Amino acid sequence: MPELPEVEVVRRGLANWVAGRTVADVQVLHPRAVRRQPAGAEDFAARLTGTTLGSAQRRGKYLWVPLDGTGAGFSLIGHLGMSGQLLVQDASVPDETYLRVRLRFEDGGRELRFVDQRTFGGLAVEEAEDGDPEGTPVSIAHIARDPLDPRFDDGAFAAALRARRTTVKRALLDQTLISGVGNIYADEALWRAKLHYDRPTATLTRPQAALLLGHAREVMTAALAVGGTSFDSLYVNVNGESGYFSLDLDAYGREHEPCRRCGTPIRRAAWMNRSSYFCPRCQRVPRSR
DNA sequence: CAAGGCTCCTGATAGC
DNA sequence: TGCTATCAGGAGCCTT
Repeated sequence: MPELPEVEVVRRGLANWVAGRTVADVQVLHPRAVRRQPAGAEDFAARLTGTTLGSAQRRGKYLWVPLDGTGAGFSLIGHLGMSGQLLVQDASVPDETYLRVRLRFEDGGRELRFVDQRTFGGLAVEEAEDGDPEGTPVSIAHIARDPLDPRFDDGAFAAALRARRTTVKRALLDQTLISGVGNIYADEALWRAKLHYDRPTATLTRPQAALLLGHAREVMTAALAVGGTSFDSLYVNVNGESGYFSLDLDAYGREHEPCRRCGTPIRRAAWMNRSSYFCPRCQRVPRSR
């Protein structure tokens, strides 16, 4: 699933391949892909057609591309959900089975295609938050900065984490506290920090909170370095998962395999209608709530 | 207001 | 063979 590193690879791809190009034509092939557009698919297409795309921005798992020529402050905003891909494709390439939106450009070059099997992702054209110099679209104003953002405040995060009355993995997945972290990198960061996913945040010491943040930042930075190599010419990313398969995961998806620290088999636990992978020896269950 | 749970969606896979 | 159940899970929305 695309988390911060995968989305950053896509952002770079957009910046390289579509920035500066003018939209000639927009096709919405599945209405759900633009469900965040209040006035619907036709309005989405109309707002995009004739605009020139700027350089893609990212916050957490959200992307946005500033639009010139529609008046100030509008952007094409996107989220990949679980299975979304943004592909830069030659027009001669047959339509993908789950092609949802197609953008053609006035230069007649490669198309931008939004492909999404499970339709949790989506696109919209949206105005910027009033007076925001970064042009952040209104619907993501509530999303926290991510740990790769130079303006992320480590101290404020540690304090906010410890002030929460919840458990640590829930907090890591809360995009209003820290953005960009999904199920995979949450499990990886917790493994590195030797913390159990159900550890109450209020019991973390300040150094533990700082270490956890450091591990989250490190694992996503390492994944980005790997994902970046798999991205070259035709596609914004190669396969929509952009190389996260090649990252050496220590916990996620490794049920029954030995912990790389202590050899104890990694365990998978049902957790919030999904899974948590952890080492039962390195990441001890908290004694009480 | 914070926290937690439900739901959207489709395909792969397991089990009977 | 063909059906049903389960799992994958981000985030908006609703309830408590």
